[in-house]
Amino acid sequence: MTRDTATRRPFAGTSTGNHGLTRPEVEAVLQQFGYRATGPRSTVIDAVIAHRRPFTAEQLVAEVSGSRTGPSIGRATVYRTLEILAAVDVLTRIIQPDGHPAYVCDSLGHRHHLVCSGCGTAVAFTKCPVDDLVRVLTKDTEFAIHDHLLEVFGVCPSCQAGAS
Amino acid sequence: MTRDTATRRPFAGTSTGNHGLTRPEVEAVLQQFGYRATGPRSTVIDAVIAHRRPFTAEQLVAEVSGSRTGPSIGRATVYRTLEILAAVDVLTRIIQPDGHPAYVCDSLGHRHHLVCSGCGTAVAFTKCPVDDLVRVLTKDTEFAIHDHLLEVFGVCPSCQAGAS
DNA sequence: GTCTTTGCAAAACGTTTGCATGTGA
DNA sequence: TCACATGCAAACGTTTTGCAAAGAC
Repeated sequence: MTRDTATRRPFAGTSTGNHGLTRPEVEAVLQQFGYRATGPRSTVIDAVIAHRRPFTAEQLVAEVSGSRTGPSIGRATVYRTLEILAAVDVLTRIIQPDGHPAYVCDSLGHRHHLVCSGCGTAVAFTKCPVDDLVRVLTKDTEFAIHDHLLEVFGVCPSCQAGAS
Repeated sequence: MTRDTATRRPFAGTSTGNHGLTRPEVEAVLQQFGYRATGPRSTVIDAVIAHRRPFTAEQLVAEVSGSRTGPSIGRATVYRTLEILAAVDVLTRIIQPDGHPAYVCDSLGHRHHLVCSGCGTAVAFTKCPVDDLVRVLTKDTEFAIHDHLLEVFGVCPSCQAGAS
């Protein structure tokens, strides 16, 4: 994603804490990055920040297009908006255990997620053990390492209790 | 994947080194797990072990169905065979940076991959820094952690040289 | 006024499934 | 013999694209 207007600086420490991200805040971020504030985007943002757990693009489509709160929003718009929100780091795109992508709305800075296989609850954590590994791999392989993907899957306490 | 015949014991240390896996070896593994040795499977296995880099299911389909070496093999067969090979640990299914799944043919035991964003070359490594993290997360969150996904992406030396 | 964004519908994409036929043990 | 495996084609769910109309700045 490359655009030539505006700040283009990632979200950084400018915002409030982990969750409790508000729509105006997100819209401000979008504007910083040169994206326009539109009605459909607001609706998508509202839906996004209402989620405390990972959600798929199709879930959001269902939520905002069956919407009682206004005109129905096109599938394409939802996909495009999610892509933008991920690009500006309001969302993180993760891969679920089943291989399907999902989005989580608590990513400020470098985070990973511990995802419950039962109910989908995601716990974000910042402790990233990959840095040391990257150093070793860089030295051993001479790759220029630029990214990594780390997700941890388990069963959360309440799902453990629920399952006999 | 659950079957009730035969050994059902993962590949373990029974085989030759990392790469250089041969078709008879792979077929032996399949038979250990109760799968039959068939012509189409042999063709798929040949194609699989010829790869030293991650490949997608569709790539393999193209290779074996445009085959000059015999009858064309159905898409479904390729997908089913890859799934089986992954289940018996001859292949590892990884997620590429673009989110698409791919398979790598060097996985014996617990491995991760350093994948080149330029050419797709994959280097396997066994050093897994996640164990400590799992201990910490288990204690902090009380999740029953059962799995994780770790992949590292970079640019390999020859792609670094190639790109001006 | 201009350029972005939208909604719709259609297409593309990768993958899975149903089923009649073929084949290995 | 008979369960397993195959090929085909159709179905599937997700994501992307083309385009004319609407909207933000």
